[in-house]
Amino acid sequence: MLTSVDPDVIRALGDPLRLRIVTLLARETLCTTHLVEETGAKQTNLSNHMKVLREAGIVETEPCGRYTYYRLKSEVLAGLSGQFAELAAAARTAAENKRACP
Amino acid sequence: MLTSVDPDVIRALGDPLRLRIVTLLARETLCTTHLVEETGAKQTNLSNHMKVLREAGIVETEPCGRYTYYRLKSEVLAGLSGQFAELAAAARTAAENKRACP
DNA sequence: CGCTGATATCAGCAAGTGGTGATGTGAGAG
DNA sequence: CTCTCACATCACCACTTGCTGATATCAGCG
Repeated sequence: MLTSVDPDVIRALGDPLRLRIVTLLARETLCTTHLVEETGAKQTNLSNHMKVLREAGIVETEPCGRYTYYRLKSEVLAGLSGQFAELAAAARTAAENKRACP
Repeated sequence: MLTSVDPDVIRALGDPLRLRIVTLLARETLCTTHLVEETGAKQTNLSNHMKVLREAGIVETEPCGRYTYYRLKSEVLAGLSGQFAELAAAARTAAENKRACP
């Protein structure tokens, strides 16, 4: 069956800055301070984006002293990958399944 | 290398209605009339969403008489799948790459 | 405890986005 | 040719969303 992709997760990844954050986090686990340096965004702004990513279930927080580290949940990304792969596979065969004009 | 995912493509897929359209198109090639029936959306609204999907390079149009059929570009979805797979793979090893607190 | 630095939250504003009705365009039927 | 139907575009409104400054919270240090 075509597992339905969760629009909220995709939505969260649709923002350029958040996508950049995800790409950074795919390389190393970072805390907010690092992300502020790397992206040049204001702390407030970044905290908002992290909240979106957190609520979408894309990242997990890990407190470390007075720093909070963000870690990517690779299962979520892997799930997305699989769902898009399914869609792509289905799309390859859909070209012949053309429904007749009404 | 981590191929950077195109935010515009993801953005286009982030809307619930568009995601539903894509899921429908993954099964069969349909024209706007069919999509209006299936989704219950107004024709104008649907036309707008199809424009977004078209400009994001996710679908192709194929005129057939006075009907226009929409076909999913499976390569794009496959590309997304691959890029998310890369991100997921990188994220799996990123847990140990924790940058020191500043 | 009081201070400092790291984060999160809140309020407000500007810009982007989706939905809808009116209208334009173009192909096929009569 | 004219009418109809499929589809696209335009104009407008409502809502959402991102960004920012101000403020709250909370951990560690002296």
